[in-house]
Amino acid sequence: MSAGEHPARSSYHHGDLREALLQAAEALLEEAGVQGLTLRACARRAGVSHAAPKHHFADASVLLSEVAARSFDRLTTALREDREAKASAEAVIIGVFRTYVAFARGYPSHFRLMFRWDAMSSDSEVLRVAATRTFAEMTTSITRQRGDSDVTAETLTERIRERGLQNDVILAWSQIHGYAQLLLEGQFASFAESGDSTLDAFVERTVVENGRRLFRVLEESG
Amino acid sequence: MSAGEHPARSSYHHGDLREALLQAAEALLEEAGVQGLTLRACARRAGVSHAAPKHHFADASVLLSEVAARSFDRLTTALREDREAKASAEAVIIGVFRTYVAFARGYPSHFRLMFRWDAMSSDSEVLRVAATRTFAEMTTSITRQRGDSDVTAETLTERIRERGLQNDVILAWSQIHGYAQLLLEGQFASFAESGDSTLDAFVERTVVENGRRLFRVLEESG
DNA sequence: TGTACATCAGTGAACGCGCGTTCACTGATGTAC
DNA sequence: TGTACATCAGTGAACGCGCGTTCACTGATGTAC
Repeated sequence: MSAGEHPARSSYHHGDLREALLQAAEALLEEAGVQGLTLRACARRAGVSHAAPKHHFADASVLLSEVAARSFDRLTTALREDREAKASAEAVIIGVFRTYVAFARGYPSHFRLMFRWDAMSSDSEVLRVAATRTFAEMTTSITRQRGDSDVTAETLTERIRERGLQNDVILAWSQIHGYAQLLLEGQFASFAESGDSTLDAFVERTVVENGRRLFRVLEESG
Repeated sequence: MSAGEHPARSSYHHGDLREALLQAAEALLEEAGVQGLTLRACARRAGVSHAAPKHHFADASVLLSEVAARSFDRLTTALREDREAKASAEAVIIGVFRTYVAFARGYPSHFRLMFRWDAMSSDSEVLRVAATRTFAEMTTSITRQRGDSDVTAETLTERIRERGLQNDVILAWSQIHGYAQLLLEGQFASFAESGDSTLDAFVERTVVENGRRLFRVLEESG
């Protein structure tokens, strides 16, 4: 009940079906992936008739957009908290790397969804805003500029370009994202097996080593 | 007819339905993505009854595995040809970057499929071999070691580990793959719009710049 | 304080869709003799 | 060289499935008076 699953309703109306559907969608996403997330499945999980979701979400893609937006928010928060806890610039970079990868490993289906714009509603404002916030937070760590969480994507990229930091951002983001993606799809499996005792150990070691190298590259250019 | 689409057969039997289905699958993949690739759709496109594919592919995931294997082969060839045409070590690294990204842009759905192991048959030997070949080819360029195209994934990673090149490979692959992935999902759109005249120009510029930086990082450690 | 009514979230039956699967069949090909 | 037969790729009708969508409905809530 605490997670809002199959609540034994006393009333005809649900109370907060919209929220219940979002929670059902998050659970389904991790259990069955994007494929398994249908409006009917969400309705079942929320303990409601299959036509009910139409009153809150026109489409599965709209629901997915909101789920992805929440995921971006969660990642943004994790990144900011880690950054604020770090003293040195190098520790911040390694921290971004570690946090990003930990998020991908902790919520693999959410992570995959966040970069599958084809599966989501293209004109979702909440999603656009949430993604931009994550991007702004990463930029803050990478470029060591003061963050501005309510900036639009356009002014943010314009600001980055003016200060000649475009390549730093692209390079850092590419490296971190690529690592997370390849790790998630099991491409590093043979590496991990041939050396470290556990996958956790492999990840921690390579994240720190590559994070250090990334930091040095960013230093050189700055 | 040249692409094997809707051939007006004279005979009751197709002749080479297996090949025709693979070509239909490749075309459908780029047109409709992984979602749109069903056995029935492939049969339709090959001009054959919907039950016919069962004689060649037990499952859509098996068909997808073979398509992905072909994609890996195509990428491997492109990477090798580019490498053999380059003189300097730096040109080779930039070439890998450019070729990898060009492939992702040229065949976006194929590229996405190649890293979606959940959609494919997990025990496909052709796929495993093809993916390892691509990986070996990239390793050759990144580490400047002589390539061995028929090595297994296990011995390849073991060899890399022994020579202390694991981090170079992980770093380079992560950066290149991450760039391709983020570019494909439109994450660099605002960057490209705010500066360069065309997306092609943006890609070429940033690939060269980041390729140079990647080369320098690899130099330092070696 | 009570009554009438509008509103709207949730119901459940019905429909059409495309999918994978099954199965008796048909027709082409190759092989044994 | 010809005939009988096994083999197997491809057919087409049928089935069940889960999905999204529609629609007349039901029941709870809030508001006007």
